[in-house]
Amino acid sequence: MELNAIADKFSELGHKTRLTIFKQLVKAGSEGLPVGNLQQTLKIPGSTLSHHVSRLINVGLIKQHRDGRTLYCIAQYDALQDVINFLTDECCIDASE
Amino acid sequence: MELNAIADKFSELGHKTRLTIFKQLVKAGSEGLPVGNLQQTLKIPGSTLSHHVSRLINVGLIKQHRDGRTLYCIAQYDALQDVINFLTDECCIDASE
DNA sequence: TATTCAATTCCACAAAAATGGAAGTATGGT
DNA sequence: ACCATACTTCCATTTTTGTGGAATTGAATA
Repeated sequence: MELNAIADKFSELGHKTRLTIFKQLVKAGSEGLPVGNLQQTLKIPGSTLSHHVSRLINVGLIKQHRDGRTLYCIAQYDALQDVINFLTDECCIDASE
Repeated sequence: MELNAIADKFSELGHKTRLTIFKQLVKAGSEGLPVGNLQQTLKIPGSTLSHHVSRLINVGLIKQHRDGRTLYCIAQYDALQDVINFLTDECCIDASE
């Protein structure tokens, strides 16, 4: 994965609110969580939350799908794995060196 | 490690120039690299580079030590490990769930 | 079809980050 | 003491983020 794409993911995870959102979504599993549910725990205005969510979507860390009136947010594990892989593979020195 | 401290690290890694710096320093190993050496490969003004380096220092991702006129930057592996641990432990769901 | 619910987009403003020239600091050499 | 080297800090400016009220969209229900 390209350096810019990784940097963008780090950048979006580098905000307390967004990191909290992402952490919760990862814990929630493949079902994801409704935006409203996130709002209840975070206690921030809807528009602010929506901005943060859309940023996470932009870099591919989460996705949304609608079920009736409810929009579910789902963590994208492959994107998370890309970040982990970057840190362990490209960034870390291996023990033999 | 506290969420804020992790978010700060992500935030600083979330910039192309800083991520490049950090990646190079990790590859360089415990010897580290002089600031001037980073500047040669990055080709950016010294003041700009210095700002980026000091931000990485602020969040504990790198350290500096002087040898004569030369300031060496050294990646802090424990800080890197904190980030990796966060992603794998706190953030990732485990297979049993 | 009017209303409510769930969430987003529009808009505007405040705060923080990024950038780099110029001046300053620390160290070593002559 | 003076000059060069290796960086940093100061200062100012531009750009990007963050924030949230108000208006809007999409979908269900009376």
